[in-house]
Amino acid sequence: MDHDLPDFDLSRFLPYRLSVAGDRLSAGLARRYRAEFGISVAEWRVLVHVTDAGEVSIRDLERRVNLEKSKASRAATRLAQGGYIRKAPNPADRRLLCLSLSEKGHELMSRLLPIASAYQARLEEIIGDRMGELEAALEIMVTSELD
Amino acid sequence: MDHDLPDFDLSRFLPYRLSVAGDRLSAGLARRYRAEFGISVAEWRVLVHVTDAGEVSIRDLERRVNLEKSKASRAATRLAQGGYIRKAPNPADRRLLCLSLSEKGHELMSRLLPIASAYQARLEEIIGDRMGELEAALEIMVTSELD
DNA sequence: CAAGTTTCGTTGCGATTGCAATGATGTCAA
DNA sequence: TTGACATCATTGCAATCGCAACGAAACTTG
Repeated sequence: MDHDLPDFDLSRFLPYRLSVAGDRLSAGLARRYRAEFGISVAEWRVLVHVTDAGEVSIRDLERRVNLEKSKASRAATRLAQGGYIRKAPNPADRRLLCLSLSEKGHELMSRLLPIASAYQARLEEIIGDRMGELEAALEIMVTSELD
Repeated sequence: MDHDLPDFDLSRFLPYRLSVAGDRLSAGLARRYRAEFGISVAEWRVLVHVTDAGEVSIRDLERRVNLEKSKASRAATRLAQGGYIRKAPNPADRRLLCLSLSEKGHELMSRLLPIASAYQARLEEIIGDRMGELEAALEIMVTSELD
């Protein structure tokens, strides 16, 4: 061969590192939510947004909690089938859906939220005073133009 | 209803933030690799590891670049079909595979690596002096016991 | 009001995923 | 040496994925 390739260290490559760290952080909680409550990550995001926004559409979910619309649609369908949310057309604009938390969903969230909060607290404890810079860096990564 | 749910801010929830940031960082590069070279993220990881480790097995890939073994196996199969890597049994232990970069793979990497390096440089520039703390935080997240 | 355009949610479909099962090979202890 | 156990890669399968296509509803413009 003519000449060698430039050195490249995947373990320092930011897209890779973020992906690995993200998967790891999600994995533990996701497994538990799945095993104990039968809830997926997508469903969890829908629940959180419905819980604090009240009445939301699929489009809201896509924009606010980063769920591709077909994924949001299917997660909402599953949650409605499980009785955790209600699914109604928005009377003011019948293209839109109006998702809202049911009593059963409220109950579920009263169990899910403390677990998530405790997990977050644990992460903050582990990360310590690097948290500020970490959040700043994450903020930059999701808001900057990348290409 | 009896009482309200505790406040919970998904946009500050670390598993969520990492996931969103990671997806975003990967997306741009992944799209380009896919469109210009027909290479997926899994295939990219295999190529990088084969490039700098020389002769690797599926198990190596699983451990070193975080690829679940069936994913690694299928990525390797596609790369071999494309002629980018060679796939041979390891003579010293015939359970193991011995993947190595072909000439065509070498050529491909000579085009892929500069793009990745430039992307990394751009990210480091954007993140600036927060980089040190960011890396420290990422390191902690992937090494700490979480549950 | 009518025709064309945009927005929204769902669904079809091929591709990908993760997990468990399998078969092949190696290791180890008796 | 043999039989039990461990390790490795592949594959079958059901579930999930993302994208494009679609129909319904709501704007826009003339």
